[in-house]
Amino acid sequence: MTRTKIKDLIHGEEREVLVKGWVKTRRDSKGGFSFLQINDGSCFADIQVVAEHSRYASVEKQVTTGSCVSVRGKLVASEGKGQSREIQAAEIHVYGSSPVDYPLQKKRHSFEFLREIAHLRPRTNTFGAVMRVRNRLAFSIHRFFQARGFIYLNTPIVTTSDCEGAGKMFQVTTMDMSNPPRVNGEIDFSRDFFGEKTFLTVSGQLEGEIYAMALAEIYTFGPTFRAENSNTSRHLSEFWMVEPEMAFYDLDEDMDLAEKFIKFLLSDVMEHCAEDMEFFNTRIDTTILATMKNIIDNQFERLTYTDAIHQLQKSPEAFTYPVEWGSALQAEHERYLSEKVFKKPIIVFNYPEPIKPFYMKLNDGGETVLAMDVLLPNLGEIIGGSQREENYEMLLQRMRDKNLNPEEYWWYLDLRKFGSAPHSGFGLGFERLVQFVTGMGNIRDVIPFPRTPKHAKF
RNA sequence: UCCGGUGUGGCGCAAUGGUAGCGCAAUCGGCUGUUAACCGAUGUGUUAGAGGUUCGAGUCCUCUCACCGGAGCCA
Repeated sequence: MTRTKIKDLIHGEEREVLVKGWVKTRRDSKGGFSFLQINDGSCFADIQVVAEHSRYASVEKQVTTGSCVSVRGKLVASEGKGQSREIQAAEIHVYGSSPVDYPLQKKRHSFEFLREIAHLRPRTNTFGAVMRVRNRLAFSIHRFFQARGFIYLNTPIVTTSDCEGAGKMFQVTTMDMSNPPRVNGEIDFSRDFFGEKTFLTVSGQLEGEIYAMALAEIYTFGPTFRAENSNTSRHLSEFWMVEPEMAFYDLDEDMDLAEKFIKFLLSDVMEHCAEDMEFFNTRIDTTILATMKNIIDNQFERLTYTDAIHQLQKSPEAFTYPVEWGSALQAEHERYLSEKVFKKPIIVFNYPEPIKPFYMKLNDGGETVLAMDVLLPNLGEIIGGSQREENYEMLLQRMRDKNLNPEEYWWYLDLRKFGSAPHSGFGLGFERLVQFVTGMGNIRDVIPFPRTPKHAKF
């Protein structure tokens, strides 16, 4: 008999079934039977198994919280409340029992504790739901871009290029750190594996632009590494980033795409993960469904950086950081605008040139660049993007102004030399998206194995 | 990295400088078509680590480590 997933029988017709999964709880009745809650990860719900003692007396001691079992029996309408179907067990086989020191006993556990047992936490309700939603979002990202003819591009993970301004990098080396080869006292990287200094990527954008200048519309979706000593609930050292890059898009079209993208992802996950979302709305954040609906139904507020500064300056709010044209918007400023003034996602664009990287296109006048940030209430920045500078001379000048060596970016400049085109793109932090959708407070709880400063366990 | 906080049975938390307790979980028993089950009994500790003050330190002081919240950096 073949196994049926719980998802496929939870509302199914009466029949003989075989399920396999892990025991969440067991409630014994002295009426001569036990109730087992079995979960196999296929959906949020458990299936209740009613097991007559006579049917499983030989393995009864092994059927404990956390154990893995297979159950053959009849799927029937449940006599009890709380579920429509249950299985009357005919036969129970124990794949692996679970001793009393199983850490996930049937009680509440803090997320901090669960992080210490990252190998077992996927068996909890919350992490099962988080990972199903994460999976659906990843799939939705591909659906969104594939439907529009974007090409999925894999940019390199090991790189020599520093996407300027994107943060400190992890160095990659095979050299003996206790005794590296040296020339004149300096470490000789020409004898390292790649013959030069290499790093883990902090962004696939520059390489993405290469392929956008041939395939027109591409997107990357891959791991990204930042060696910043960031200790917050919104930062990871290793995270996943989505970076579309589009030839012939100006900043307006870039913002249009970003807005459509977010809305599509939210409605897709609400449609396909309804049960998991219901759980988040009940147990994690009671406003999450209303918030998502609000975002899907309303236009994002678009305002220039200059307008944002005006809004902040005329506000009665007492900010810790001063508001003045030319300095970066602080988290408190962004929160005020998205949570208090507009109460919905906002897109701030046209930032002052000095606070943004060299590759962003200058506006007429040269004061500002065609950059945009999508800011979500309660989360902050989820997308950062820009129209790229496509003029060779302008780009060269900006690199010099920012003390970058044009020789190191020769191929990036070549794109402007040979068949240059206006183009735009943005980056979306995948875990921040999952965090926003699930309402989870800490980004370490929306990725299977979080990497943060001082922590690379599991 | 900065500011603030926390670190005590498996987990969540108490304890004026003076005998370390409670809840959950677990184990055993009772009861029950149960479902955050219920009732009773039982066991559970180098109080994060190192040093110091004191007759006496979970509590006060110094340092280290870890974690949490906020900030910065960003996605």
